[in-house]
Amino acid sequence: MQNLSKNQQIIFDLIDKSPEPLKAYTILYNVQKKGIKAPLQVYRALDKLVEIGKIHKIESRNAFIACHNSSCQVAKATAFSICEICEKVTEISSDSLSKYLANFKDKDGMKYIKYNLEFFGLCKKCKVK
Amino acid sequence: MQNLSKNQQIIFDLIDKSPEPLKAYTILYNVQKKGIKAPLQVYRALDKLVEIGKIHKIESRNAFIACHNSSCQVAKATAFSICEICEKVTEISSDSLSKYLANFKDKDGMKYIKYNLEFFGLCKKCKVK
DNA sequence: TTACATCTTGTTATATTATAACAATCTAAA
DNA sequence: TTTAGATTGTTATAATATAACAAGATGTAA
Ligand SMILES: [Zn+2]
Ligand SMILES: [Zn+2]
Ligand SMILES: [Zn+2]
Ligand SMILES: [Zn+2]
Repeated sequence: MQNLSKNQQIIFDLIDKSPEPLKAYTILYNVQKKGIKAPLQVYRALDKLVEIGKIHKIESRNAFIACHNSSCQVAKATAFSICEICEKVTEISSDSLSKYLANFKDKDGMKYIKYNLEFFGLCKKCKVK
Repeated sequence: MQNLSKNQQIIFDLIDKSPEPLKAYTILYNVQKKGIKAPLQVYRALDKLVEIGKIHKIESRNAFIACHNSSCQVAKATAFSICEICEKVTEISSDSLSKYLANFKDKDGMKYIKYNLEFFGLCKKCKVK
């Protein structure tokens, strides 16, 4: 597990301490005081962080969240729940789910080690309102 | 099941006969001869078609594919396989999978009737190469 | 230590994807 | 026939992401 470069570390720290997924240009705005001035600098760091599994992209939201499966061996097999009201996103770590999906075979018998699953619904808070 | 409007029909027909997911601006380019000239006309039709379940958005690709689960009751519960080489996308219709996901409960016991799952791997053709 | 490859950064410009705002027109039901 | 809702047309702009090129940093292996 290599160390992060300067920009990667700055951007990871920001995402990691955020309670919600961050969008690329929100990140850019928040790191400009640290010398990161251009979109590409942000996207390059994001690409790398996704690649090594430190963060995940929430595809349906174009936003990025730190991995909280501390030992997310399977950076490429991700599952999230997304609240459609408050937009709270939670990474799901369920052995049962990940085993089921890792073993899933399609009609042709194909298996897929990589997947992304996004569940949508209402979080506890929004449900009671 | 209401009928489609003119623009919706034009755009659905294009997507439906396409062997691959289409992007919004590809669609725009292909329907300009039919009088649809602006991005917003395309996006409005796409929004509606997604809403009524005639097409699905492949979130990781920003592309749209016609629903081929002819009786896709659950327009909001979708699963696809995506080839990482040739980008072939196939909608998965598996009772087992949809039941499993529809019944999945997270740590808080929450169930989610809506989800999107994207599997990544190599299709048969690309695998043998 | 040097030479080499690789990764990382900086910078400007541009491409791609998507929505805002406003006005007109069509459609179907009361 | 009126009226509410859906659909269309149009221009402008916002939001997301990459291309292309140059320079600097880093780590290996001779
Ligand atoms: Zn993770
Ligand atoms: Zn919520
Ligand atoms: Zn479908
Ligand atoms: Zn393929």
